Amino acid sequence: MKTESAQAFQTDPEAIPSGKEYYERSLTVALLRARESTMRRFKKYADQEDLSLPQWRVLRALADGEALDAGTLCQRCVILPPSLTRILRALSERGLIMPVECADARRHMVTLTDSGQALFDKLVGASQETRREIDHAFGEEKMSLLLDMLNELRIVTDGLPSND
Amino acid sequence: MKTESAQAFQTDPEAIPSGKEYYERSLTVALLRARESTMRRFKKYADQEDLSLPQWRVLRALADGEALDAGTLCQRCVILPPSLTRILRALSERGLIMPVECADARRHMVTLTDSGQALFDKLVGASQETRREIDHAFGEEKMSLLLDMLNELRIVTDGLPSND
DNA sequence: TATTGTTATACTCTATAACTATA
DNA sequence: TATAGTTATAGAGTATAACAATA
Repeated sequence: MKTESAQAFQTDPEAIPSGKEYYERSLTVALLRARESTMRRFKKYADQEDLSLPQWRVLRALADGEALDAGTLCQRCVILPPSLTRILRALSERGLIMPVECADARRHMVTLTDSGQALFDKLVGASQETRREIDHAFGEEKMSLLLDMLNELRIVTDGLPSND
Repeated sequence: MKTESAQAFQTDPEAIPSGKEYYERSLTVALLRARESTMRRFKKYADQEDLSLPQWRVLRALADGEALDAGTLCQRCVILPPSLTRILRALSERGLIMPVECADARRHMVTLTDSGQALFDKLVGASQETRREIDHAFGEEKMSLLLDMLNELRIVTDGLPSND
């Protein structure tokens, strides 16, 4: 049923699908709603450690031990520069990250401290069971396919000519 | 490559994948980044009409002409009740929505005005070309599959037992 | 002169609790 | 007594422009 609606949308691009059908086939709305449903199950783990979700994303982005600069963190974590400045200050004051020298002194590079790595490990461990529940309910193979498609969609979309 | 990493994650659930691998396989991050990349291309259409993205979602949710109550709009549009109150007031002041009487007087039901429907049609028309570009670059069949998977993920996740 | 990041500022959304009206 | 929504309030993120430091 849904697929047929989508087909109609695709094969007749001049037709504007309306109402619930249109809403269900909206890409950005579907991404938002899927994120809301899944995020709700993980948020408590960040709450328990007094981390905002953007702060938690920054820790995760740094979790392989590689130092990253502010610009890269903004992109990977989907955070605007002014927000990231505040977030890095807060994480630094908690001793979770520390500055790393960089040849280009304009770049503000940071890496996890041992304490930050420990907090990351603790949070990942705590949230694993929830992730397994979702994987199991949705299907592990399908989840893997979904992640591949989401990453590919992002790369493909970012590669389109600018529409400014 | 990505798929192999995912397989390793799935077949050995006790192993905590670390660093970039972990970050790329995070479901909520992948959803956020995919949304950011695609949304960026649509945002200008809402901006042109001085609509915030949540306001635009409300118009879209109402676009089949069916009146909806505030609670339903909160769920479908992923907006908290206090935000929705302000949004409905703003849309009402612009003459885009109007109240609809309801047997249960506690329920605040609204529907699009003709002006609201006209604005919806205008915005959908304006954004269609961008949507087609993304569909074409990503693949129409794959896009349809992705939308089905996103909606299914949401339904499956909402159906899991509460983890409060 | 261009780039990186911070600061300043205003606005919106998030989130929780308390309150009102209705059932 | 329970439910739907609004109001109140504090906090965090969004967004833009202006600024500082470095390349």
